[in-house]
Amino acid sequence: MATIRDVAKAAGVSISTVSLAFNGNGPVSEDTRKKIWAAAGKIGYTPNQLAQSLKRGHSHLIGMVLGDVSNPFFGKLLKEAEKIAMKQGHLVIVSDTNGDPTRELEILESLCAQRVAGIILSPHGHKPEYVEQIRKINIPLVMIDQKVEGVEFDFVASDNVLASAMLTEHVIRLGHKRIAHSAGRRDLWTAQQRIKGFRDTMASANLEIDESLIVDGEYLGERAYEQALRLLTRPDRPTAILAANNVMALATLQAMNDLGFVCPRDMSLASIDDVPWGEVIQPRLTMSVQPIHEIARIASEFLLERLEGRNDSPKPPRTCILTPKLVVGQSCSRPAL
Amino acid sequence: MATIRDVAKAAGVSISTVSLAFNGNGPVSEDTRKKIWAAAGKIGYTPNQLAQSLKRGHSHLIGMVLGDVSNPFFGKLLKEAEKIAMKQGHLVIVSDTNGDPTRELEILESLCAQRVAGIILSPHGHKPEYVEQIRKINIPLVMIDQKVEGVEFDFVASDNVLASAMLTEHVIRLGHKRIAHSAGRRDLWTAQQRIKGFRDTMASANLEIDESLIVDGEYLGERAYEQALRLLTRPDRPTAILAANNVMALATLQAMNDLGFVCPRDMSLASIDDVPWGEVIQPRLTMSVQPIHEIARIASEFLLERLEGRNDSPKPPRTCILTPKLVVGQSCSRPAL
DNA sequence: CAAGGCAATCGAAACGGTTCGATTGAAGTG
DNA sequence: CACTTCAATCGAACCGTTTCGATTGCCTTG
Repeated sequence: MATIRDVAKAAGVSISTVSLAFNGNGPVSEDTRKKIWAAAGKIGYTPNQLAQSLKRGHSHLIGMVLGDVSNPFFGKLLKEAEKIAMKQGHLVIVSDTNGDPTRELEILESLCAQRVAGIILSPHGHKPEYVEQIRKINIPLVMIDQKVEGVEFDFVASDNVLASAMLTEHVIRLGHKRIAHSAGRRDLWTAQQRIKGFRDTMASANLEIDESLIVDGEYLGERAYEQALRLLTRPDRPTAILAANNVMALATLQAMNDLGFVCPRDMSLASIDDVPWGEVIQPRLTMSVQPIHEIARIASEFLLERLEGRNDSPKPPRTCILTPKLVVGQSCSRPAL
Repeated sequence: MATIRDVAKAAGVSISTVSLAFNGNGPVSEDTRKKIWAAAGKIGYTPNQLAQSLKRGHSHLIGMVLGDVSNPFFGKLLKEAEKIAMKQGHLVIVSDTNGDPTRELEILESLCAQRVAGIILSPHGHKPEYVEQIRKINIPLVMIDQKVEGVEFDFVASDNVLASAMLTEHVIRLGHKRIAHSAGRRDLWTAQQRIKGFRDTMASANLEIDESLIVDGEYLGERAYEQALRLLTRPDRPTAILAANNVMALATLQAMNDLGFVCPRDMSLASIDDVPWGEVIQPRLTMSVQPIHEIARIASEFLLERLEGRNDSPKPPRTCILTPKLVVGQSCSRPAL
């Protein structure tokens, strides 16, 4: 690969002049500038980003650490954030942690070693050791989706309490009283918040909460499927199920289909999160949709601002909680008597 | 950030000894090794990958350049490839080209400037200038999914002719004669191959091919939706539609639903590519499924071998064409008379 | 005991850029 | 004409590593 030295030689100028010419700012005569560009073009010179980054102290790469890239929630988040980053001249390193905090910490260490410019992280841990490790990171970092207590980073997410509260309210108004919640991973903030939204809304409607109807789906399709089978085969089955995310909602729907339940006639279903290609899924699911693009946009903005203000005194962390939207489908109806 | 110099000072040894100790191979006494590790631990030293990469001549990053990250086909490809890369100590830079060759070339240039170790590319161009640019890349590169004529790179894809031939054959055997094909972007190899599979199979069954039934869906949901509306409202409408990819199949299904067609009673539908959460889509689609994991695995393998053989004389490019699998759902039935 | 071998350690030169301070020569000034 | 000013260019130091070719001191060997 051609280096700046080759260009300098070919153009008959010094190395520093080539650098100046390439970075535009310095005072270089039009003549030499042209000569240099011509020489660079001829030998096919591209500045070595590694060398530039080493000198600069950091690269133009942004790390995105996500729980599951194949889940469209994260997929869309990635696509949007990548687009924005690209516009600002950044490339994106993406990592799939599979929701495993240990893996996550390893990846974060790699990213720091790479001297990435910044990190967008959907954190999946909560234990003290984990928090301790995360706190040590001294690269601009924005957290999305999951909140971690005890750290001071920018944070962008949607209102998870509201998301499940809206759905619960909707189902209650249809006349349901025995409502189940297929909950997410209890160690995660979003899951706790979604449970809280469910509980609060049930309570304020003076409905009894049957604890055995709050089941562990762990944000996993398979677990949610099993739990749905159990719920559906109980003699005292609920009349509606509220799934804690998209994957779980689909798995629950599948369990209904497999057992011969017709949704919503025999059982209502509502989902937190949008569902991929929801328009062709019968019945159209009632769901509370997170503003994914907004989350990606604001997270990127927060990060960019930190990158620009790298040298200034650090600003206090900001939090942005966005409002989800209720989309009413056909998966909830009045309960049979 | 702590540098190797800080460690050397803290441990009271020279820089080179620290480097030796960290990279394991050199002859360093157990004593000093321990001293160095202790010092490094205390001041929190992590080797600067930028400096290492600069010295080495390339980074440990792999670029993945894909058409559309939010399409589960690419999403799964990414997830799998990232997992494998990670295991080998590589991080993955991912880029979404939106299927635009210009954007793709820009991204490739950025990746080369980053001195990535290798690239996995799903190419979306074909014009001479494009091919010319691509040929110039002198970094290990593996192409997946789309074939580009005139370049010499490893190539991994599935048998696209076979994929559509299987579906066509299946539909023909059910008794269909007027079969439509919602085709992909004609400038892309996969689309051409899929059309060929359709044509060949129709021909060998002695069925007339009505050219007006091969419509341009361009691999886009919206386009496929429009085309489906047109096909469905024709007086001489077909009895079955073969969609060139997953997104188009779903859009076609939606068009059917919107117009009140019941699939497969009123119209059969088959899809090349798997569909996200296909199990809950009614009816279950008949499709030919590409072995995505295999594609990712083999592409990664090819790339890894090139990375390892970087210094040897270059091996001739290899091609691997994998066999898709026919999955019969409920979206195809005998045509009404 | 001098010579040679070997393990452990070190110094310095790269890798490919950026950037600061110095140098050059031409134009402007009194 | 000597002196300053300024634009254009250059040389050298530096970013944080690796690695090659010393250098050291100890142990073996004849």
